[in-house]
Amino acid sequence: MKPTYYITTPIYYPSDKLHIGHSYTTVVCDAMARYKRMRGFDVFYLTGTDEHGQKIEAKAKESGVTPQAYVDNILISIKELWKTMDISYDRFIRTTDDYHVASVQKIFKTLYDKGEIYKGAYKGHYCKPCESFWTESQLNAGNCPDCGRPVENAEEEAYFFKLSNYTQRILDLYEQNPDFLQPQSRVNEMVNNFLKPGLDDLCVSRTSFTWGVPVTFDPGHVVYVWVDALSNYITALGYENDRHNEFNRYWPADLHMMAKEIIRFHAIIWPALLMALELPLPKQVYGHGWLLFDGDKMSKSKGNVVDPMILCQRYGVDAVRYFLLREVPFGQDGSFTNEALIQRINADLANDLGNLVSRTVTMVEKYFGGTLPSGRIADALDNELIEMGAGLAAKVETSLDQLQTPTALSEIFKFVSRANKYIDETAPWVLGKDEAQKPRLAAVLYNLLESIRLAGVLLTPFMPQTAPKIFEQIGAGKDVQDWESAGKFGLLPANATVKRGEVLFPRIDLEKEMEALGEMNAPKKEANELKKPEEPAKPEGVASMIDIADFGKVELKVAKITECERVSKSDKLLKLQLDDGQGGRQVVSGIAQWYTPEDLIDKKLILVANLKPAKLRGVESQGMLLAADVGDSARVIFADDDIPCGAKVR
RNA sequence: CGCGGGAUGGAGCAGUCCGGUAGCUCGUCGGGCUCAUAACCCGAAGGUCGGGGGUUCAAAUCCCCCUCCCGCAACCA
Repeated sequence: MKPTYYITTPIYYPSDKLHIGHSYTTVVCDAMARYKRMRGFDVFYLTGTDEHGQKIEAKAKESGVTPQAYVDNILISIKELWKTMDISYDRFIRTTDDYHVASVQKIFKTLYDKGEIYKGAYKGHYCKPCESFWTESQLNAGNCPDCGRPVENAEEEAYFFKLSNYTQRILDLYEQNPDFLQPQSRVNEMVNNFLKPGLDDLCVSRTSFTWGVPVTFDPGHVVYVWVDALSNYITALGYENDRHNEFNRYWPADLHMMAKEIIRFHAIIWPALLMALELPLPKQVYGHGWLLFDGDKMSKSKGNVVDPMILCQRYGVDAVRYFLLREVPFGQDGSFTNEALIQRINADLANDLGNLVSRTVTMVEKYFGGTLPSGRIADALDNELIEMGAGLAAKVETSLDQLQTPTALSEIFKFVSRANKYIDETAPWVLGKDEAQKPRLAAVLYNLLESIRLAGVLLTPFMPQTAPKIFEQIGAGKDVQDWESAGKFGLLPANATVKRGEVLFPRIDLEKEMEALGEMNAPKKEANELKKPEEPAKPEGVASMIDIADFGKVELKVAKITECERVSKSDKLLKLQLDDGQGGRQVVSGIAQWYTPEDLIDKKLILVANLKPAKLRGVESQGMLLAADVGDSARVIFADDDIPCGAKVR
C-alpha cells in the first residue's frame, strides 16, 4: 500500500476576493502535493473556505444579501482562481457545507459531554443600542467605541473550552516533537507569548450574531468560528459524518500549511481540541512568512493588494507559480514587486530555460531533420553535465523534503545554466559544418535533449503546464516523464523526434510593461499612491509631481479650535472641536505627544475639509489638520488670527 | 526595557549555530559566440559585513553596549 500524505491550506475567509498571499500558500501546497504524488504517495490535498462569522454577516448586510448568497458569490471567484492557477486539490470544503455543520455540532456536543466545554459567564460591557459586548480595553472613555454611548456591566452566558488544562501538554508536545511547529522561531513566539503566561480558557460560543454553526443543545448560541474552522481538517475526511470516508486513511495530517499570523490557532488551540477529542495530532504545522508589497504587509486598507488573477492572465500561470515558489525564501517574509516578477520571468524562464529548449530543438531540426541518428561519439566534455544531471533529482528531493522550494528550483536552474554553458563549450554550430563530426554532434544534442528532459520532469510539480510543453517539443514520451526517470541520465530514446513549438516564455519588455501596468492601475492608485511616478524631473525632496487639478481636489479651510481634549486611553490622540465657519466639526489628531489642549485652544489652523471621515480609537474624525514633520515630532501650522473661519486656502 | 524580525558591494539575498581566503542572483562595464527568445558564454569593477567596545594569533561569525528600519500589540488620516 502506498504511504499517505495529507496536506492542507487554511480555509480562507471569503469576505473579499483573495490576493497573491493566499495564492502563495496554496501554490506551495500544490507543488508539494504534486511532488508527493510523483514520488508515489497517496496524497490528499485539502483547501476550502471559512464562511461563518460576524464579519461576513456584516458584509452581507451591507450588500443587502443573505450571508449565504454573499459567500456563494465570492466562492465563484475563488474556485475560478484555483482553476486558473492549476491547483490540484482533492477536496474543497466550505464550512457552510451541511455535513461539516453537522459534524461540528457533534464535536461540540462531544466536548461538552466530556466536560471539556462548560457553560460559564462571559463578563463584559454591554451597549444596548449596538447590541454589542466590549472588553475593558475596547471601551472609549468608558463608552461604547461604536456609538459613544455609555455601556453597562453585563454578564452573558457562554461556553468555554478548558484550554487552560492544556498548557503543559502543549509545551510537552513542542519539547518532545521539535518538528511539530516549524520554523523553530515560531515555537519561541508561542512559548513566550502564550504558554509561559499560562493559557486561559477559551470562549467558544457567541450569542451576538447568528451566522455560524448553532449549538444544538442551547438555541441562541453559535460555535466560535475558529472551532468551526479548525474542525474542517477532520470533517472534510469524514470525521463524525457519512458524507466522506477518508478519516482513517489520511488522519493525522502530515502538514498544515499557513501564514504566520494564524499559527497560534493551529499550534495551540487545534492540538488542544484534538487532545480533548482524543485524536492523533497533525505531524507538522508550518507557519510561512508573508509576501510583502514594497515592504508592507498586504492589506485592503493600504490598497496594496495584488490580484493574482490579473498576474496569471498577463504572464501565465506557471510564471507566477514559479515566481512565488522561487523568490520567497520559505519560512521568511518575501517581497512582491512587479519588477521582481518580470525580471525573474525574463532571466530564468525566458533567457535560460525557454531559450535552452528553443536553441536545442532548433539545432536538432537544422542538423538532423528532427531525429538524431543512433551513432554517437562521447567526449570528456560531456562528463560534468551528465554527472550533474544524474545527481539532480536527489538534490531536489532533499530540498523539497524540507519544503524548500526556492532551493529546489535554484538547483534545477543551476543545471539549466550548465546546459547553456555546455553548448558554448561544445560549439555544435562548428561541428555541424563538418560531416565527419556528425556523430559527435549527435551526442552533444542528445545530451542537451536529455538535460532538458530531466529539468522538465523535476519542474513538473512547480510548473504543471510548462512541463508537458517541454516534453512535446523534445519528443519525450510518457515513460520518461515520471519522477523515477529523472534519477538517471540517458533514458530518452535515441530516436526521439523533436518538434519545435511556441516560445515557452516570451521575453517581457520591462519598461513597457511597467508603463502598461501603471496605466492600468492609475485610477485605483490615486488614493493610495501605490506607485511612485517615474522619472519626470522632480525637485529634490518632493514626493511626486501632481497637476493643478489634483491639488484642486483638496479642500483646505481655516478653522479655529474651540474645544480640545485628550482622547482617553490614548497617548497620541487629541480630540478637537473646530469652528469651520459652517457649524463646526470634530477632528481627531495624533499630536498629543507635542501639544497640550491648552496650547491649542483658540488658535487657528488649516483644515483638510473634504477628507473622508474616519474613526480613530472609536472617535469620529471629520478631517485632518496640517502639521509639519520636524525631526520626530510634528508642529501644527497655525494661521493668522485675522483670517476668518471657513476661509478657503489654496 | 511590550513581543518578534531585520541591517552584508547599485538592488535582492546566502554565510552567523560549529570563528580562519566575504559568496550567489539581478544590474553595470569589457570581451567572445552566432544554434537561440537582442537570448547564451567568459572576464572585470564594486563591500571599513549598521556603529562602538571586548575576547582571540585571527571576528560578518562569540560577548557587552548603542543606533536605525519593519511587522504585531484594535492609538499619528
